[in-house]
This record gives sequence, C-alpha cells and structure tokens, in this order.
Amino acid sequence: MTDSPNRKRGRPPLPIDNETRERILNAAQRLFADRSFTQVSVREITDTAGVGIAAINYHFGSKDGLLRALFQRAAPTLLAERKQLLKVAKTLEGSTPKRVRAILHALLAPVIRWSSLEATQTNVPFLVRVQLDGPDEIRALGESETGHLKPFVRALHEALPELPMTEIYWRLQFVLGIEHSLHQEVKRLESLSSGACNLDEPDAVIERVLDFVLPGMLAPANSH
Amino acid sequence: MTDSPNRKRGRPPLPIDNETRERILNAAQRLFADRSFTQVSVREITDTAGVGIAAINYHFGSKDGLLRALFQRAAPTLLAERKQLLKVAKTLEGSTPKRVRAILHALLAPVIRWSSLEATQTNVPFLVRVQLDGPDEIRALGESETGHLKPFVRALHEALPELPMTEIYWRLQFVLGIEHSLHQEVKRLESLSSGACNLDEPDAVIERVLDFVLPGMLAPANSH
DNA sequence: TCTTTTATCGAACAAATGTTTTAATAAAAC
DNA sequence: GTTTTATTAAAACATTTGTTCGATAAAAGA
Repeated sequence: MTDSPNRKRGRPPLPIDNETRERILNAAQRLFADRSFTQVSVREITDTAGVGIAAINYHFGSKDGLLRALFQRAAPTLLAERKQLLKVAKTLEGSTPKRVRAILHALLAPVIRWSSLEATQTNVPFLVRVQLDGPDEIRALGESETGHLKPFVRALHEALPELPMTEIYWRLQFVLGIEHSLHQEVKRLESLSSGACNLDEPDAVIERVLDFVLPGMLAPANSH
Repeated sequence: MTDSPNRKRGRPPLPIDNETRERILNAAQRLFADRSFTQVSVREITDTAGVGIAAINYHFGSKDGLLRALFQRAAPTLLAERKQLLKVAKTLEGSTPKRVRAILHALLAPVIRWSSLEATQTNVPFLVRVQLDGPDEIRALGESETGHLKPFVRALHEALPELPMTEIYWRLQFVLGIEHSLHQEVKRLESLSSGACNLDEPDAVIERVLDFVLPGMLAPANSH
C-alpha cells in the first residue's frame, strides 16, 4: 500500500496569489452578510475561501478571533468617515434646518453609501448582524457605537437648543432605526413595491430619508 | 447491582399542573427573545421548561416544529388587532393629518403595546428575531407580513391621494424601521440617554413615534 | 548548506447538537 | 380487571461543531 491517490498534504506547490488571510476575511464577510454568526460554519468559510480547515485557527486563533478581525477591519473606516462629515457639518453656517440636515447627513450618508458599493457591499449588513447575533465580547465591542454617537447628540443639541435632551435621544433612535431598516429589511420594501423601490441610487435614498426625518426632527417638543 | 439510586424513569407521579406543551412554548419564547434560534439549544429549552429532552420532539416533531407552533400562537392575535384598529381608522372622519395619524396608530399601537405587557413581553422581540434568523420556511411564513401591510398601503393612499405610490412605500418602510428599532435596539437608546428613555409607558412611546413620523408622512413629495 | 521559521493541508478529536429509541407509568377505554 | 393509548424521562445515536495535531514544503537566516 503506497500513498493514497489523493494525498497532497502540506504546502501546495505555490501559494499563487497568496494572502489566505484576506481570502478568509472576504469569504466570511460575504457569508455573514446574510446568515448569522452561529449559522455559518468554519468549514463553509474555508471552503468558500478555498483554503484548508485549519487556516482560520492558524490566522485568527478561533472563529471568534476571525469575527473580531473582521469587525476591526470594517468599523473604523466607517466611523472615521462619519466623524469627518460631522466636522464639516459643524463649521457650516446657515439656517437651523440646513444645519440639522447636514448633521444627519453626516450620520447616514457613509453607511448608506457604503452598503451599495460593490467592494464593501457586505460590510454593513455584516456589522448590523453581528450586533444582533455575535458573541458577547464582540457585541460589547460594537456597542461602543454609543460612544461614537455622542458627538452627534452634542451637535444636535447645539443646533436645537430648545429641545429637551430626552427628545434628542428619542429622535436619534428613530433616525437610526430607519437607517438599519434599510439594510435589514430591504426585501420587504422591494416586495411591497413590486421592485419599484430599491437602494440602487444611494444618494437618492439618503435625500429621501433626510426629507422624511427632517420635519419630525425640527418639530417642537410635544407635551402629551 | 439493583436499580441505580436516581432511577426515576417514565411518567412522574403526577403531571400536577400539566401542559408540558405550554411550558415548552413559554420557555422557548422567553429564550428566543434575546438569543437567536440557532443559539438556543433544545436542551436549554427543555431544562428551562423543566421537562425531558424528548418532549420537544414528541409534541412538535422537531425544533423547527416548535418554532412554527410558537409563531402560529403569536402572530395571528397581533395581526387581528391591527386589522381591527385599521377598520376603525378608515371609518374615522376628520382632517387628513388626523386620519393618517389614526392609520399609523393602527399599524404601530398593537405591537408597541404588546411588547411591554408582562404576559407577552417576549412575544414581539421573538417575532422580529425569527424573521432575521429563523429557518427559511418560517421566514417565508412571516414574510406574508407583506400581504398584511397592503391594507395599510391602500388606506394611506386614500388619505394621501396626491402622493405617488413609491413615496408611500418608502415612508411606510421608514415607519416600520422605527418600530423595529424599538424592539431590537432599545439598549442603545437606554445607554445613550443614561436610562432617561425607556419603553415603560407604551402609550407615550406610541405618541412620540407618531409625533415624529407624522410631519414627514404628510410632507409633499420632494423632487430631487 | 543546514537549520529554523512560517504557512498550509487533511486527518483526528472532543464537545455539542437535534433526534430516535426504550422503558416506564398513569389514565382512559374496553 | 385487562388492554390500550398518551405522555413522560433518560439513554443512546448520528451528525456537526470548533479546534488541535502531525506532516510537509517553501522561505528566511545562519
């Protein structure tokens, strides 16, 4: 009995394009985009990436480690973009509606625009989903979003000083809820409208959302 | 060697309060409320319910079957409530804003009110989560929500005849996004506001949401 | 050139998963 | 009073899970 016919252990002739790490990250991101963390197995990821089963543990330590790496690759870019747009918005002169609109634009535009870029198409749904179904540690990591939101709260408070803080919090929550629904529940929108509504033109979507939320955002606090 | 000391197979002396089925359903609903379908194991459910491991398969055929049963127990009540409120809203006389508000109230009130009722506290998060992370079959079952939404689309169109249909779809999507965010992402709101904002008074929350969305809902279609 | 390090693979592993089987018992039906 | 049926619990099972292991080969360093 010699070697089995399909025996090809060890390193393959050539890594060719190399960067197993990147291949794994991309495959995982793609898969996590529409199935949850627990629902995607490491084997599925490695198969999709075209690498060995051990590759994930070698490069990331564990499945959780992969998720962490994925998260750390995706999040900072988005947050930086938001931050930069907010800085622009704060220096902007003009009427209150214009300023509020600019602030909300800074909050929404990066994430909406990202979600329709081919390269990062899977990025946003992934981030959203992880918050919902990731391991605790990662979930906590992402809940620092709360921290990243504080500048926006401040900016809104400055633009709308007559509004109680609780009112600001509520309305911000509503705005973010709409944003998330664009990534998680597009199917409903598309099926409901028989395909007439979609996210193909992100800039148009951004305007649409801003048009919708701005009046509610500017309204005086109602005392019920 | 006689029987082992902790040997107590078969039927227990008395079913006492009986209804294992109900116990399982309640336990499962509680667990599914904050962890996903795949993340909760059958053993965890049966342990929480205080029944044997086989009970789920006996009563529901499979884990999927349990989910189906759970879904069928929860969904119809909610949808019926919505339908009934909508009927009231449609017969209502008055200004356009009042009518639109009544329609949206019919859409939102049942689900928001439910989510803070002790008895059904876990009901809504569960329904929402299943849509996101359940097996395909169940997901499809719930996607008939699209069907249940059509009456609301019609009602809105009648109340706002000058608005293009696409506009209606988009705005409805936004409203539902807000609704979902109230169940999925309350933690963010609470942490952001340091506990000042919460869902303890559902009726107040409903008014708050309506106040926020109504202006955007009534606004004329913007041409960008 | 020889040795060490790095990177990769498939096989093997232990733990956990959903399900099935078996045994037991109480109530109902006969 | 006997048989049947329904319901339960625990053990056993097959599968899948994330992870580790041993082998192998290219690359890097001496």
